Amino acid sequence: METIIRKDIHNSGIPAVCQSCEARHKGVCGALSPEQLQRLSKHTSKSVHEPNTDLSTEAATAGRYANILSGVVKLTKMSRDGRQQIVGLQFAPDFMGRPFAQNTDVEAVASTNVRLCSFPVSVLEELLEETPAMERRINQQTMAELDEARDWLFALGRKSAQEKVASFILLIATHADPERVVDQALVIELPLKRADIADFLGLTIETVSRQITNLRKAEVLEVIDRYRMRIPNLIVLRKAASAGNG
Amino acid sequence: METIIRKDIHNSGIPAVCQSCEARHKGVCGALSPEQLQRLSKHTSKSVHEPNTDLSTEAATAGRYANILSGVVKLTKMSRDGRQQIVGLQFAPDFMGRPFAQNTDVEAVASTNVRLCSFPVSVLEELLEETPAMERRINQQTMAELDEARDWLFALGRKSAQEKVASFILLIATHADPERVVDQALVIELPLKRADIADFLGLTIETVSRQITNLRKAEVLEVIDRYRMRIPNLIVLRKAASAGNG
DNA sequence: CGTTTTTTTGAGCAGGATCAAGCAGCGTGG
DNA sequence: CCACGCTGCTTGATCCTGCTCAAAAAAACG
Repeated sequence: METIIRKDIHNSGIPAVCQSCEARHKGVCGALSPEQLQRLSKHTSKSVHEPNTDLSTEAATAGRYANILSGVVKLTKMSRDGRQQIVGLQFAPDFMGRPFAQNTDVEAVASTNVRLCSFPVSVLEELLEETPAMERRINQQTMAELDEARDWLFALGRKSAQEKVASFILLIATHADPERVVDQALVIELPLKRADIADFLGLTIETVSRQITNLRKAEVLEVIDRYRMRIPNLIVLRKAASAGNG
Repeated sequence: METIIRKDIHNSGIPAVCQSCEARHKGVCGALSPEQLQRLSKHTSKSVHEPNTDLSTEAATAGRYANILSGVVKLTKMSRDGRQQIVGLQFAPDFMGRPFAQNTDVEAVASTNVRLCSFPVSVLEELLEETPAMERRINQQTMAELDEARDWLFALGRKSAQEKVASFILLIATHADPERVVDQALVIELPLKRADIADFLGLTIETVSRQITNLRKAEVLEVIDRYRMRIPNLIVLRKAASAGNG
């Protein structure tokens, strides 16, 4: 296996920085040829961002797009009077940016530690012009985000507080990489603190806390510490999340 | 003016069916050359659909995509136990379909009378392959839908019942063509009945009805008949819809 | 007209919000 | 080392918005 990887490095001409990058497999870079990857990688830079760093205005002023290498990014909307709603979450290897379109009014904020691989807008748009497949990948991500947004519209409009919380935990259990599987049980790490979960689900902190307690008492999950929990049985969790997503 | 239009018909070779079509101006067909429009128009067929007709499975079995020529289409999600949520509305000249991607699990249902201009999947995808600008238009529509979905996530998660109803009426007032402007007042026609508005806003029929009554008493609007209302002052309505959308 | 569907209005209830207190983790400084 | 403050989480008591149940009024339709 190792020899194969070494061979890749030499034969295919894939840049070292891209070698083990998830974005090259499942992300937008997967549409690029080795030569194009080389070209792009000349302008990429990796960066790490602490929780609660604003990534959107940072990227906008620098004129850069980015791939998420690791961590979770929350997309938030806030009104004048302080009400806040998280309208989406992004995971690796999602692409952040809107080529050929004006930006939206959501703010992208690091929720956990976030590692990014960023590159200038101009370089990416040039690659997009010559590589329709890459643009198509971005579109597919946009459509996936739209589908997810609509799933949450159902959740926010029609689910009870308990179902909402269970749905969120299910989302993390299925989206974020399965941290560990012990005895067929799943141990997950929540990328959001209670206040953020509340903002995501259209609830208050207190209600989120109470519902987690209820799910614990119903033995749907076990609380390890405030960010980690153990899911003994995904099917039971899925049932608690019930309507809509399955 | 009329002579110019006549000239268009003869000189530019735009098919007669496309002449006055909104989709050719603001919709996806705007990216096509006269020759391509000719090619596409050989396979298009127009159709009219009554309210509550399922458009999605119809289109899927026929293997066709479509442009909305007029009317309003509601995108709905329903759970096993009967709970329903409208996750989006589409107006002319929106494009309906997902080229190069698997379909989503939302149902597209005619809300009013809907006129469509449809064409085979294969013909459109062929045109898309040779016309990146057309694919880009579809993507821009998808991004616009995503932005709208996120606006509604905020509304569903963080707005009061009254704000939700006001926001919905504002959406119709700004999206659907201004039916008539009388004394700076706007007369609008709701494309949804009360039950659908409730399903759109995550409320019950009764609450929607009560909030419309409240808005009437607060002189934000006047009810003409159950589908039509008069908005004396858009700014007042916008204030009632308050947070989020501005 | 009578029948059905849709909308409005009323009365009572409850799920989740609000207000308030207590607790646990954690870094800081005495 | 512990007191202290700070932040985040949980739990309890009470309140209120929007839901449920019920009925009447108003349109739509044959």
